[in-house]
Amino acid sequence: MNLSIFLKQVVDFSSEELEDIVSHFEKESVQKNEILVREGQICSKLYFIEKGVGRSYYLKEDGMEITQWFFIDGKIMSSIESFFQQVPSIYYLEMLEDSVIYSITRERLDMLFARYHNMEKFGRLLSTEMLTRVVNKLNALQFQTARERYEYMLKEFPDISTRVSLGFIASYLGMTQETLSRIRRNDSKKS
Amino acid sequence: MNLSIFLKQVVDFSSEELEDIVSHFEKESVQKNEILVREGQICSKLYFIEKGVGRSYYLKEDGMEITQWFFIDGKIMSSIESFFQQVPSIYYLEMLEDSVIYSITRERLDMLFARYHNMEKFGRLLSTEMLTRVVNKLNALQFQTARERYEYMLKEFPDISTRVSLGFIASYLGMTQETLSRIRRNDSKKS
DNA sequence: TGTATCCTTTGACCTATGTCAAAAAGTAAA
DNA sequence: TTTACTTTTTGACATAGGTCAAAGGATACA
Repeated sequence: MNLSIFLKQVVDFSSEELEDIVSHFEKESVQKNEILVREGQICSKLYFIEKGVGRSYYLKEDGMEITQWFFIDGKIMSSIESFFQQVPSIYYLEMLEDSVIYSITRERLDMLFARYHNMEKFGRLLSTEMLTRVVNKLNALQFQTARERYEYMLKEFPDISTRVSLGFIASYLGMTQETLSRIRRNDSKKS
Repeated sequence: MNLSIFLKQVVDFSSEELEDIVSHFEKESVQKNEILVREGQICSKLYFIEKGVGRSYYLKEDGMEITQWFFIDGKIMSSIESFFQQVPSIYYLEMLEDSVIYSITRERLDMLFARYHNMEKFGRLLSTEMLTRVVNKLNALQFQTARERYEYMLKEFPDISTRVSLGFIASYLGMTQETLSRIRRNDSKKS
């Protein structure tokens, strides 16, 4: 999905607003496995994914990677807390496919927030939407079995399971890859 | 904490803005165990808690109550998704102490969002803050032991453990009350 | 001051899921 | 097509935390 269509879909920007806003984004092509932000860095940009998939993850003390979120095309990607509170990121941001993304810096975004009331609204709507998505995941993790959590993820990210490796999905769901593998085996038996 | 101090702390409103905004809230006194919103209702108000504590919870199919979030004095309380997307709430909102709260309807809030750019900013900042808090909980639930989850909660809600019953905290943390009780026993042995 | 109600703790036992290790399958590169 | 590497599956076993049941403690109220 195209950036201005995405923007327009959230808030009814005027053509002039839209043009100005889009002009502050920069197009970037990034390759599979490229890392946009590392742990400890302050995430200075917000990304819109035109094409591709990314994830955020962090490292446990034992070095294990825990996937925190998947970001798919047509959505915003960032290390949210780091970007908005300007604190060091606890996450890595990594692209999992060759991707086309649009980035905007915090300074430019703040400028747009100040310039356009509509842009502020866009920011508000975006974060409430993200909030409800995160809360959905929270519900899945709080009191559901491994299989129910997997079902939640199929709803939230319908096509992700064919695009990224099983280990990433397993850690996203708070389970081991062995467990996820066994869940899938049982599913395929039934069908 | 007082409502206008709270507002001013988040965004630098002018005195006139502040006065107008505060005038659209209504003060309510509610008793312990009173339910503000039930499952299936559309949550029509956003609340500011001046004094007291509340929680949101939902019912599992077997009737078990799962606490989703605690709301303490000096913070905003609502059934977020229901309020912002105007969909039926999957949560109950309940006060756990005799409380003093200020409420504002969705219509009035929308009007204030439209009237004041600063108010829109307030909404945005509030939801990004909430977002980071929810993400913190998510991290705790995703790959931590019961004891680590309990430690997370002591940080997030330092005094809640003395104010609400153990069963509520246990379900908030995605564990049974027996497990939480045993964790506390071990803690007290050590000290 | 007794009685009912609710909340917390404890014990015995069970199960879902984790851990570890190895085999199998898939993918890429030479 | 062979070799090397990565990802997924499988099996055997271990364990954190769940379940169920009962006993204690608190709290309220009549």
